[in-house]
Amino acid sequence: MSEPKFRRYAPEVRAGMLVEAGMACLARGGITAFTVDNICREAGASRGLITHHFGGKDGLLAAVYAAAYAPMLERWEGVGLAGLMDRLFDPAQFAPPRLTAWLALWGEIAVNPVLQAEHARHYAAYRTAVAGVLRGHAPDPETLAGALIALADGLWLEQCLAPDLMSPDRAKAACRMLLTPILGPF
Amino acid sequence: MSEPKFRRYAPEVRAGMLVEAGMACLARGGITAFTVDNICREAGASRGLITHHFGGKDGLLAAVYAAAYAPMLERWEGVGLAGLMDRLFDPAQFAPPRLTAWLALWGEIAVNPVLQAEHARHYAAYRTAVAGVLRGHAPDPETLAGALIALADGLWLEQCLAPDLMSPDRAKAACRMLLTPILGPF
DNA sequence: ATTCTTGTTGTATGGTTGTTCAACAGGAGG
DNA sequence: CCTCCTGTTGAACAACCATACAACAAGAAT
Repeated sequence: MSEPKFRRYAPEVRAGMLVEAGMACLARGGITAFTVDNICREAGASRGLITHHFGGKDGLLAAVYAAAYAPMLERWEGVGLAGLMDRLFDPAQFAPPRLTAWLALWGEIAVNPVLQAEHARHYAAYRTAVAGVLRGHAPDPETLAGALIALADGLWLEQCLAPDLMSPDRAKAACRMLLTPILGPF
Repeated sequence: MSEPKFRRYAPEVRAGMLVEAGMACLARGGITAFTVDNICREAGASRGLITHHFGGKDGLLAAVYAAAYAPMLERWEGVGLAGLMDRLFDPAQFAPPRLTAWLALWGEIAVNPVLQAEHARHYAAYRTAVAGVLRGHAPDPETLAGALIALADGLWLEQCLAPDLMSPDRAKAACRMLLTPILGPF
């Protein structure tokens, strides 16, 4: 008869909902829009929940960052050069809203020591994975991995800030232009 | 006898002081630290001045952005390939604090329409300048300019977020590694 | 010395922020 | 049906935010 006033979720489920809501806020309005009010409204929950599940806003931000990085660290087995390009420019991963969220996160990493430590770990793992794909195709896979990741980040940055001048296809082409002389055709 | 309570400056001078203070706050704490209180304390002025000189905080932010871009758009006459590298990785321009400020600005551009428009203009000019240097050395200078700027941005991003793994020298080396096969030795 | 222009101050205001915490209620286990 | 655990709520709080604006004073002109 009477509607329940709220629904109870398992802690991990609710935590996931809040992380997703936080990411959405980040994507919509940058770090400025990453507020308790916005996030809880987005998640359809009440203000107290962020503190309850993450100990505070910073805890949620760290969780959001980890969640953003997670898909980039999985499933690297058997990936070749072509697959690497697909991953670097995966439209699902790097669609504009998600990119905006990344930009906001970058801006915070530079300033927040907790995020900085977390970033160092994740980035090192990511770079190792990329270098692993490159191994055997280039003389210095480690350096090349760093350069390649930088190139991909920069291209996505361009697309995010000036969408008229950069697109996923153009980014891929630019990337190929720089890589083919070193790696050969792929 | 009695000390003057404040000093008067010409509007452009005071505006410059506020812009510099704003940049310092951005560098120290990201966009979160870009507050009227912080900026005015940094500039040694009172709260009312930002509104008075820039019409509000957003006006100051736009001015800070323009000021950050300005040195990148000047003095491009007679710059060659080696000079281009020096400019892309100029330590004065891309020292860590300034990079942090850039990260914060990027995060706002993605979200603030006014900054976005300003960025489109400045970035196009910057890219044209870089392409001008590249003209004659590569088949498609426009595309290469985009890729090169992206690479430089990405490398500086890496240095900013994970200083242990990237340095200006290493960045320059990585850049050369990708460029030499296309441009020849320089 | 006096006047006048104008850059500067600082309080007042209304809104938003993150966190706390006691009361509440969903819903599984009995 | 009842009990109890625990996820959830929302008001209360103090701190902070950007802006407006009337009073103020620096310093050039006279």
